[in-house]
Amino acid sequence: MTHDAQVQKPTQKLIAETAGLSVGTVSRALAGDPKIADATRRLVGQIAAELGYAPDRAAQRLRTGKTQVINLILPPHDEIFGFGTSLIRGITRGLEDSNYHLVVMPDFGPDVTRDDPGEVITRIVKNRLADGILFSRTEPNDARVRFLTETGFPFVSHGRTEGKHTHAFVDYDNTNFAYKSAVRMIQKGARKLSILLPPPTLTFRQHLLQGITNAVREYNVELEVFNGATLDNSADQIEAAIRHRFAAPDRPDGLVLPGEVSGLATLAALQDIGLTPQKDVQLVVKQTTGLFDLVRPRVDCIFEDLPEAGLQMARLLLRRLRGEAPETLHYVQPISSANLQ
Amino acid sequence: MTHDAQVQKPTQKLIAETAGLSVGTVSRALAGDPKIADATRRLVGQIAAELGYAPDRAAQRLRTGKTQVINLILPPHDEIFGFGTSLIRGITRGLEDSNYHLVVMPDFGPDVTRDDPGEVITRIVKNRLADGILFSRTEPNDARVRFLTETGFPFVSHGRTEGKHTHAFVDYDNTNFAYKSAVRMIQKGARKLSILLPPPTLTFRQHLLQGITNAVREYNVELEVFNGATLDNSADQIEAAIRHRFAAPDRPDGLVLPGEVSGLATLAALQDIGLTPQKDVQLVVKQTTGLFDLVRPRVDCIFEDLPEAGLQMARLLLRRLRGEAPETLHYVQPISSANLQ
DNA sequence: CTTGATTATTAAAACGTTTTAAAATACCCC
DNA sequence: GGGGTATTTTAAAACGTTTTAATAATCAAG
Repeated sequence: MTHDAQVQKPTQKLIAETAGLSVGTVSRALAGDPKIADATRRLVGQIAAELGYAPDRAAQRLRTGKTQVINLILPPHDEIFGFGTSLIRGITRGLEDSNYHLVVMPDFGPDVTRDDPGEVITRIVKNRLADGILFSRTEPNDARVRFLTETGFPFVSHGRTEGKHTHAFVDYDNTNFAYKSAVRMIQKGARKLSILLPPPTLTFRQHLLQGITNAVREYNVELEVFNGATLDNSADQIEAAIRHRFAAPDRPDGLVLPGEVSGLATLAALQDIGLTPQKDVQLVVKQTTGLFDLVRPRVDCIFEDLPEAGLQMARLLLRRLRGEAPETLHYVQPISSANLQ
Repeated sequence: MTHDAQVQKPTQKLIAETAGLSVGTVSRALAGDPKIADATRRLVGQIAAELGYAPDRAAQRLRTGKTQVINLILPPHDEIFGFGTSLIRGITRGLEDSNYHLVVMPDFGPDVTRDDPGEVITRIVKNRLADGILFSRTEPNDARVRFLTETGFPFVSHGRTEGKHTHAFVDYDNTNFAYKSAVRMIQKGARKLSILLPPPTLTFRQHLLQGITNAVREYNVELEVFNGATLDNSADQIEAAIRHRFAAPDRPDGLVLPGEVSGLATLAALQDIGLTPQKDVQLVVKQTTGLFDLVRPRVDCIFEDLPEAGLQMARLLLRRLRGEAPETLHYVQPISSANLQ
C-alpha cells in the first residue's frame, strides 16, 4: 500500500475521476462535442494534457470499427532502386498529421495479377484489417481495382486503368515523358527511335507507346518497339538483349529507357560493343533517384518524383476516407525538372 | 426480415451459437487449450474454418494488451539507394508467418540522436503502440538503446553499440569489409590508402577504421582518412571533395567507399579530373544492390545483403518477443560474395 | 451408492472506448 | 412560481476477445 503507486496508464476513466465527471462526458469533451459546456471541455482538455492521456487505439478500433490503418501492398516484383522506399517516405509524410498508421503488406502471391485481386487484398477487406489500401502497377482491367470498387473499399492506385476512371489514382505522365524524350532525341539527330517497355499487362505501357508514337508521327521518323526484353527483366537480360539488337547493322539511333536499371544496363551494353552513348545512340533515361547525375558518360534524363507521388496518394486516400467521391480524386504528375543537356 | 441476411462478421459468439457451446469454450478451443476435450476442439476448429473466422485484432489487443505490431523507425536521413525497402522486404519476409504487422514510422525529429531517444520511440513505448521496435544507424552510446533497454522494451537494432552487448542487434561485418578491401587494393599495388567514413557519431565508423587500420599495419602501407566529406553528405558534396583531394599531388592511390552513392560520386569525380579508376586509383565499393555490376568502368565491389539483414532482424525480434534474453540475440553478417576481379 | 478428485464447460468480468436513451439541470416566458 | 424548452450530464450497453472463478459432468475408489 505504501508502494510507489504503480504508474497507471492514463485513461478516460482516470480523467473522469479526477474531474468528477462521467466517462461519457469526458469522451465527448475530448471529441469536441458541442453539446458539452465550454468550461467542462476546457477542464477535461487540461487534465488530459497533464496526465499525458492518449486514446487507446485498440479500444477505439473495437468500438468504432475503424482501424486507423492504411495498408500499402508491396508487389512481389523485384525492386526497382528505391521505388518502394521513396513511395513510402512520401506516404508517411502525407500521413504525418493524420493519425493513420501505415502497415506494409508484401504480396508474396502468385506472380501475375490474374482475375482475382489476390489473397492479401481479399483478406484485408474481408477481415477489415485496414481502412484503406494503396498499391501500384495497375493493369488496364485491374482485378484489384474492380474488386475494391465493387466492395466500396477506399483505395488509391499508383497507375491508371482503362476507360472511365471511377476510382482514385495517382499516376505519372508517361505519355508526355515518352513524347518529350522522343522529341529530344530527334532534335539531336535520331531518325530511328526505339523504346524499352514494361510487360504488356501494365497500363503504362500503353501510355509510353502513345507518347512516342505521337512524336514519331509528328516528326515523321521511324519507330521500332524494343522487344528483346521488358522493363521487368533482370539487368543481365536487358543488357544481353540490348547488346544483341544494337550489334546488328540496322540498329536504332535513339532509345527511350523508362527506368534506372535499364538505363545502366543499356549503357554497359553499348559500351561493351563499342558504341558511344549520346553519339552513336541517343538515350533518354527516366530516373527516380539522383543516380544519373553521377553516371559518366552523361546521358539525358527526366526525373520522376516518387516521394511526391506517395504524398499525393496519401492525401487522396485521406480525402477518400473523409467521404469524397473517388471520381474526383485524380492526380497525374506532370513531368518536371527535365535534365536534358 | 425477408431481406438477405446481412452477412455478419464471423465471431466467436457465432461459432459458439452454431456449436451450442459458450464463448469461453470456443476461445479456449481456438487457442488449443488442453483443458478442452479433443472432440470439441475439433468441432470448433471446423466450424471456424467453415465460417471463415478470423480473430478480431482490436479485441485481442484490447484484452491482452499485446498490439501484434512491430514498428520500424525510418531515419530522417536521406535515403541510400533502396536501403529502407531492402530492409523492409527482408523484415516482412521474416514476419510472414507470424501474425505481427509491420508499421513504418518515419522519424521526422531533430537531425542528430542526442541524449534522448526521440519523440517517436518515446511515444511508441509510452502509449504501447507496438510490441517491438526496429531501427538502424546506431551510435556507440545510443540513446535509443539505453532507453529501450532500461524500460525493457523489446527491440533489435541494425548496428552495434559500444561495450558489452546486452541488447539484440544485427550488424554487417564492416571491420572485415574494410580489411578485405584494403588488402585487395594493396595486392593491386596501392601504397597509400584512404577511406570515406560515416559521421563520427555512428558506431560503424569505428569498425571500418579498425578494419583498414589492421590491414595497413599488417602490410606496412600508409593510411589517410578521407575527411573532405562523410558518407552522409550529398553526392555533390562528395564529388567535389574527392575532386579536390585527388587533384592534389600527394593523393592516395587506393580508396574504400562503403556505399553506392559515394562510389558513383567518386567515379564521376575521378573521371572529371582525368584519373582512371582501378589504374591511377584503386577502388573498392560496398554495394547493396546490383548497381555496380552495370557500372563502367568496372570497379571492385563487395556486397551487403540488406534483405537478409532485415530477415534476421525480424527473426531475432520474434525470439525476443517469445521471451529469449537479448544477450543471446546477436547476428553479425559475414561479408559474402565479394565481387573482386 | 456416496465421496472426493479429475476433467470439461460455463457465466461473468474486464480491457477502454463511443453512443443511445434517459435523466438532471438551467433557462425563459408568461 | 409553474410549465415548457433548451442545455448539459449521466448511466448503461456494446464492440470481440481472454481469463478467473465457479459449476457441471465424469470417473475411481471405498
